[in-house]
Amino acid sequence: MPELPEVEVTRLSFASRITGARIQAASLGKPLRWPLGCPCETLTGRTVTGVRRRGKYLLIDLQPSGLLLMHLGMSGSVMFDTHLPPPGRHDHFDLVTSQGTLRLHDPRRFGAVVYSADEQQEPASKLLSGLGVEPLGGQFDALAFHRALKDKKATIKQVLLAGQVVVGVGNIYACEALFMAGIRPTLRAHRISRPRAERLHAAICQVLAQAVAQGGSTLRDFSNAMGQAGHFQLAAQVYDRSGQPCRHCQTPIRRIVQQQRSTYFCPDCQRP
DNA sequence: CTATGGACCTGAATGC
DNA sequence: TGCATTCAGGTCCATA
Repeated sequence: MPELPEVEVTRLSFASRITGARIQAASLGKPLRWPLGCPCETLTGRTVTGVRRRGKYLLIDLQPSGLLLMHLGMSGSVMFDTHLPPPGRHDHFDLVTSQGTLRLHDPRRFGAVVYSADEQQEPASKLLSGLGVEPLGGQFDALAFHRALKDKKATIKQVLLAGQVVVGVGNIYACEALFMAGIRPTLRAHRISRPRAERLHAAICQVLAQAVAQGGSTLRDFSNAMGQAGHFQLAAQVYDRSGQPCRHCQTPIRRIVQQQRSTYFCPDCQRP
């Protein structure tokens, strides 16, 4: 589920409520993608000073030191409340604080919670290094984007998903942004002209911002930390619409496979 | 270095 | 009804 919009919506739904809280306990369920990296007791007594986001990672800052990196993988979601039921079979991390319990629910367990003493040190540095620019942070520049694409021989869809140029764009929003920009997903990135790169840049900004505003996409069971579903999937132009008429020109939407992932596009609106 | 394919894991939907 | 196959929002790693 979680691409940048879902992670950001999650962050917005609990950041202010957990900030300032003192950690009273932490507990783990089944193993996640990576080990926590410290004993749970290490977290007890620390204070949460804020929640940031980098790409698809949530960064939970702690005082007097340390941070937790949380990733939602493919099926993760978070709940934060003063009263939560006992952990279920897919609840794999609880952070009990003075202001409520933060819980990671993740059936497939591709997600992770990792402790790092410092953002500049491992494991945080390793996980965060190599990430591209934040698309909604004001640092995302259209001409720099075009220059970065010039160095990439892979298809534009792959380049967007790889996250080395720009972070946060996953399978849904890559398809949607390429549709908005009228670009065929199979086009090699270095062949994209400056005007088309500028259009794609704008499309990425627009689709991500719109998705955040709509609470993200809920395909199966995503919800924010208050249990509310997103609605962007209803506005999708191409994602998961194989065979259905393009909302713009009525041509049937096509599904292809790139890098073992489904790609959806309109063969008429999106030109090579 | 790039490109590709497999790995991780569970559940829902589909097909016979 | 039962069982096998396919697919799903991500990303790391081994191999060529």
